[in-house]
Order: sequence, then C-alpha cells, then structure tokens
Amino acid sequence: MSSSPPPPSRESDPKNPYFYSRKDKSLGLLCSNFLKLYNRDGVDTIGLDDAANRLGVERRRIYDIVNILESIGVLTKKGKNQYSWKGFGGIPQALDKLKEEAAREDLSMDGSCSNSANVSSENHCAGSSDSKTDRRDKTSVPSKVDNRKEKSLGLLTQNFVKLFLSAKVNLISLDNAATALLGDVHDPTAMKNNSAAKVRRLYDIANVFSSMNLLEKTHHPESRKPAFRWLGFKGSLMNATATGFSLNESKKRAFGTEITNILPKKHKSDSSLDWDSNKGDMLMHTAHDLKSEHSDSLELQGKHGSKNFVFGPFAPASLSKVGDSENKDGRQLKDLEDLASTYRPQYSNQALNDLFDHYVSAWKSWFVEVAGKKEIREVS
DNA sequence: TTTTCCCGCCACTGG
DNA sequence: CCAGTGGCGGGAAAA
Repeated sequence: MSSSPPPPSRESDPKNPYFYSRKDKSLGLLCSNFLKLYNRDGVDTIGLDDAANRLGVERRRIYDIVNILESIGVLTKKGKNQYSWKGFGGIPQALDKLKEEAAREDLSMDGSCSNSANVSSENHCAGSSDSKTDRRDKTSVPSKVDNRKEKSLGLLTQNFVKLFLSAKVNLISLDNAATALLGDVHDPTAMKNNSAAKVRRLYDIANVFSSMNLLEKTHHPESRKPAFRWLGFKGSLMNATATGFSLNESKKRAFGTEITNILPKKHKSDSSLDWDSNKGDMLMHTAHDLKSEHSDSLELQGKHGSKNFVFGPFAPASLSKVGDSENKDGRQLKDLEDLASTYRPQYSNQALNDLFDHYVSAWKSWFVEVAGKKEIREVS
C-alpha cells in the first residue's frame, strides 16, 4: 500500500503516444477537431460515417457532438446520416430563440411564493410541444416512460443554455445546474441520486462548449465548488482555428479589448459593435490551411490498433484565464462592474444590448446578496 | 478520497 | 428482420 504516485505523465515528451490519456479522447478535443474539419467554406453537408472515420472515433461519439451542436444552431439534421452545416453564424439566432423560450417558460411559472436568493433559476417542464401533460391514462397516449426525447442530450443542452440566458448570473455551480436541470423540482417519488447521472451529461456538454469557447469550466471564487462560466458568443470566434500554429497565440489576458478573438474591428468602437462578416463563416480568415494536409492515408481506421494519429497540436484550453485576483466580497463586485463596462456585448441584436445592462445590475444585486448573507457559503 | 467523464452495452426508432 | 440513434451508468483516470 505504500504510496503509489501515479505516473505524473510528464508531457515533456510531446511525442509519446504510448501513454493513454483521457484527455486525448475527450469530447472537447473531438469537438475541436470536428469544428476544424468542417468549419470551412464549401462545407454544407456532413455525413456521420465520414465524420467518424475522419476523426477516428466511434459513431456513438459523433452523435454526442452533433446533438449538442444542433442544439445551438451550428448544425441541423437533414436526414439519415446527414447533417447540414450552418456554422457559428447560427448561434446568435439559436441563443436568441432559446432566451425567448426561457422567458416564456419563466413567465408561466408563478413566482408568488418566496423569491429568496435562489441562485439557480429552475425552469421546469420543457413541455415543448406535444400535449399538455397527459394524465396517467394509458389509453393511447404516448409519453409514458418514453421520455426519451425529454431526456435527450439536446434538450438538456438547451435547458442548460437557457439557464444562463435567463438567469442573472453567468456563473453557475455544477450542482446548481444539475439540480435545476434535474427532471424538475417535483417528483416526490424519489429524487434519487440521478443528479449524479445528469452530472455526467453536464460534463459532456461543458466540454463541448468550452471547446467552442462558449463557456468555461471554473470554480467558485471563494469555494472550491466546480462551476461553469458562460462566456457567451463573444467568447467564440476562437482563434484556435488555424491549428494553433504557435504564431497567433498572443495570450494577453487583456480584458479591455477582447478575449482571444480576431475580430476585424479592432477598435472598440462605440456600442454598435456589429460583428459583421457573418455572411458565411466569419473567423477563419486566417485560413492557413495546413501544409500538406496529411494525405488521405489515414483510411486505416481499424477497430483496433491504429486509433491515434493526432490531427494537430491544437490548443483548446488555456484561454485567457480570468486573471482577476481572488479578492473577497466587495472587491469582486467592483471587478464585475469594471468588467461589465469594458465588456461590450456583441449580440447581433440591438435589443440584447439593452438586456445586457439588465444583467449587469442583476449581477451586482446577486453578488451583494450573496456576499451580504455571510459568504459564498452554500449547502454542500 | 472525490471529481471528472470515456466507453460501449443495449433499448429504442424507423424502415 | 436490420441499421441508425442515442440513453445510460460502470468504472477508471485525473485532481
């Protein structure tokens, strides 16, 4: 039993595919590769088999990626085995719609009792369509246990996003999200520990989103609780497009300007920062295609053995980490204000810009509330 | 230890 | 029946 420190896995050796690492197989990385592969002009149809082969993964994983991407409008199912590439340009729209839906649902929710400081904004019952919660009749009403659709990854993803869009905060802890996304607040039968199962899916989603820079995995400022920070679409436009040639990695944690995007509009302009150039596929201007683009000799996607041929370095993580000092209570508030000032929303819609201000005040109030309570203490 | 989360079994769906 | 989908959770790597 003597201590057995696991292999530190020194990455000192860039070339050493002998060691298996989950990171190499993560959904996030896969998503990045997927995006790199299809986020180019001329792409409009994606075949699942093709994707699976070219990415060297099982079909199952492609479904995961595709379902999530579809939830935010990057893709749309065209037919069997076929998906249409919509591009990042479809994200704003999808988010906008999601937000509306969230607002609608939120409205239906009676807020009569208590408006205590609930961090989470439980939104119940997607109820997206179909019937009105049929009763227990088994006459001929579907549903039944076939909540398959209700439990789909795609829906979970949308609800997850809605949570951020409708909430006043952009930082939600893992368990809060899990709780909110859980079937719902009701269900007296047995809440069970299904949240644990749900959490797994959350991780999947988070990984995909973070690879797109839509969100970031972090921890609460004070506590150690894992949490997700919504970066929004501004976080997208990742620069990681060109396979990360150690060339454009200006990792300046600048906050005033942008994070790591390569917006053509350099100056912060006033407020109508219209992130134009979304006609087809923005970003990617630096289409420095790889040198030789590794010929198609990777057809050997055997079920065994050959399971790895790195597509390229690519450095997903390591975004501009929010280098804000870990101050206490109040101090943080100021940071938020500052952040809000510098951060200019880049939503394609003007209406959203106004909404931003609303969020800002909401953030502050939330922060004050939490800080005032005593500390960022939560039940654990 | 707990948190993160990959793998792939197998139920389900539409032919 | 078959093939395309994708819940779901075991259990192992990572913190």
